[in-house]
Amino acid sequence: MIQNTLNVERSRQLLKALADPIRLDVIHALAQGERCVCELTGDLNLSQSKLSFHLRVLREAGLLTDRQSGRWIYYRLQPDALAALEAWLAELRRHCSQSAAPCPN
Amino acid sequence: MIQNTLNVERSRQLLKALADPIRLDVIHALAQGERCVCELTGDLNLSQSKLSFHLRVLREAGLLTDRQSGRWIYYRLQPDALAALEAWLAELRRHCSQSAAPCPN
DNA sequence: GCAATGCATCAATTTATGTTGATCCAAGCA
DNA sequence: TGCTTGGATCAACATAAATTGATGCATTGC
Repeated sequence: MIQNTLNVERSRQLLKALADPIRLDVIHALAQGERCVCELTGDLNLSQSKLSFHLRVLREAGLLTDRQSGRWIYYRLQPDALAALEAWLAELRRHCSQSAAPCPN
Repeated sequence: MIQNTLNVERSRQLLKALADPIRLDVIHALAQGERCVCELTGDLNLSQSKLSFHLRVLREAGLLTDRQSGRWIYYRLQPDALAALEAWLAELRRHCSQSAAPCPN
């Protein structure tokens, strides 16, 4: 399901979620597929609560989803969220490119 | 001149710069064309130093450029920066969409 | 039922970002 | 030259976000 345009709030939330090096690492780690939290702590060498904090930010922004299986929780990417942000950016740029000529003074 | 792909640092800088309501207001205000700082303070109803702070963030991220004319300083958008960020996002998404199937357990 | 494991969450602290008012500097006008 | 105006910058403060270690809660294995 593709959202056409995000509202400003959601876009800012996505931008902020992505503007962090640890969270980008998480995203790259998940690019290879679903992973449980304990695998991620190992791969990324992060403390459990620190990772949990960043996973929450990403999840609340809509960039990740999680599912529980037994006592593990698996996280996976939601690439739609990236697509939606891209669309929002494109829209913003379209709006901006009308930019008038410089003032003559 | 179009940059093909940004490095992670610059991308994060752009994401962070955009993830702020005041700075998005500034961008929208400039979408209508070049404006000097004093016009912007009026349009956006911001204190001079506050606006100056946010202009600097946007400028350092490459989203704005400025030029001086007499005692005014005019700011304008640099839509290339948005395009570059879009491209970077698209690349990231491409990378993420290979996402493997969920683990069977 | 009891112990262990995986993870979320919380309170306390640290660090990063934003805000305010003051000061400074350059440009133009008298 | 002195006065005013536009804007950057700085230091002090306020607020928000990240980190840490502790605690709690399911789930599973014994």
